[in-house]
Amino acid sequence: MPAAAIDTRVAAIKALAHPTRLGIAEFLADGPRCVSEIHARTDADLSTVSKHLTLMRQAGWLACEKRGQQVHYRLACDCLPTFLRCIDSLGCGDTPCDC
Amino acid sequence: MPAAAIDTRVAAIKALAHPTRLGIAEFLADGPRCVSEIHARTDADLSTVSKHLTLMRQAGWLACEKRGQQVHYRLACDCLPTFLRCIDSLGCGDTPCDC
DNA sequence: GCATTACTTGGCGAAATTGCCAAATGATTG
DNA sequence: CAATCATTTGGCAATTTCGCCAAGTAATGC
Repeated sequence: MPAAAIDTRVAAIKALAHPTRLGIAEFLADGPRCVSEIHARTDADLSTVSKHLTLMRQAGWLACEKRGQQVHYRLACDCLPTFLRCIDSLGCGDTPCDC
Repeated sequence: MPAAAIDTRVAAIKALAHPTRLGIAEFLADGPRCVSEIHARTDADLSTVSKHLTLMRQAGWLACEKRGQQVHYRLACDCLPTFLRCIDSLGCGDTPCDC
């Protein structure tokens, strides 16, 4: 497996590995939203949210569409909710060697 | 959704968001291996590999079992290969707003 | 054109992650 | 019990990520 392919995978995973970004992903699972609506759901600065959205789009998780002065983002991959459910089913792993 | 549950999810995702750790996950998809065998597959220090393994176990991705002086790690969740295939199918997202 | 709304980009300090070395632990053998 | 093998832990510098502020761009209305 070439290193570049691994880096692409890692970039995609890193793009989810943040509470705000994960919250955005969940919010967008209900349907497309514009940046202001997404921002209203977070406790971060608007510019921070914009950067999170750019990162997630570049990783391939989100697609966006400009309508007038608004930019509407939506989930570009429907496997994400499935994956999150899988994650929730993981055991704790607190105790070594007897899970 | 409680903040603690989100942090658990983020921790699980972060535990995959590293080239060495992702490589370990793929290696272990073929079956359980002890730390030395895993180490031989990476270009990192043994202590570094050990820390990666601990992190992945705590996140719930790996389980381990001690046999003599060796510790055998294995994948604890079979949804991981499915998720990685999903990631590989993501588009690039390089161009904004016309994906 | 000028003002306003919607969003993005630049920059920089703060916080988190990473990785090597050295030291410690734990099991096995002589 | 001393020596060795397999693995983990502590510590710390280097790198990366994060998030706010300020400034910039782009579309709409007056």
